Amino acid sequence: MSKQPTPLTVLDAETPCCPPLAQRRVPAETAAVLAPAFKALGDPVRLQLMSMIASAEGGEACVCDLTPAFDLSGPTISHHLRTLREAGLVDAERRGTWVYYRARPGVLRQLAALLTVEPAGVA
Amino acid sequence: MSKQPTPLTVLDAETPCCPPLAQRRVPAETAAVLAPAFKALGDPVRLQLMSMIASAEGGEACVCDLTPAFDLSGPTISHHLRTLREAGLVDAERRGTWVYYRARPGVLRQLAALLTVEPAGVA
DNA sequence: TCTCTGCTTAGACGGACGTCAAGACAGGCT
DNA sequence: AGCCTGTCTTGACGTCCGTCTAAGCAGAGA
Repeated sequence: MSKQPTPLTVLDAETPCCPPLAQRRVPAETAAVLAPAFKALGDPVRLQLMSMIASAEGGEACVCDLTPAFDLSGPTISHHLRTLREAGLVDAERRGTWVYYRARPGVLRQLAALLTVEPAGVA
Repeated sequence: MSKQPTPLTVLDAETPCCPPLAQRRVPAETAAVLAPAFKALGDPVRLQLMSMIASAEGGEACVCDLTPAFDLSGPTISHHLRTLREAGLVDAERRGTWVYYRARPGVLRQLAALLTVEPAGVA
């Protein structure tokens, strides 16, 4: 959006995707990059926001639809959305009056791959 | 271990497994149950611990092997392990002198399923 | 241009988190 | 029994997080 500080090493959808957590020990640098994404999902409000955005038709959701779904002030929702944005989980775009948020499926896929566990007894 | 307070609604490996986050809006109660698990993974140290435990041969890892892998005090590692335990991600068992931690693959599978995104264009 | 609506930023406050040092407990060895 | 080793718990301290109110900015419409 307006500012793009993001000096932090953020998740990149291009990264060739992480080997499963249960297969190889996650190195410290990888953990440092991935942990913030899990942390961002570690709040009930943000988990619901992420789901509402990712499951929205057209792949995007308007803040004006997200905010009234919670008993929280507008700024608080905005803060959570910023957290998701800085974690690389969503993208924001202003179109006219409203701001739309869109999920970044590549990052979600990476996280899912990391947590994948082979169904018992696969070499 | 000795104490088993766990009054919190914790992840149960029996739960029939969550529909993908991007498919249906996660209800508030589900979010309240799952968010702590993601939060537990939202720390680089715990993410590495989880990986070391899950990828250990025999499916379990001794604290005596985990602690020296970090530049942190024993109590701090113990604290992180307790967090993982209370999030339902690992189980602990004392055998003789040492304590062994074991991953709970069912819970990991649930989290992975929640994050699963269909490969673009699946109804 | 003026104003109105929608969203974000700034500042503040209470509570939770990550870390450590010190003490307590459990089990094995002499 | 007594000590030693290994791990967990307790208490404390500084920092980060979630929330709010108030103020700022961006478009749209009159």
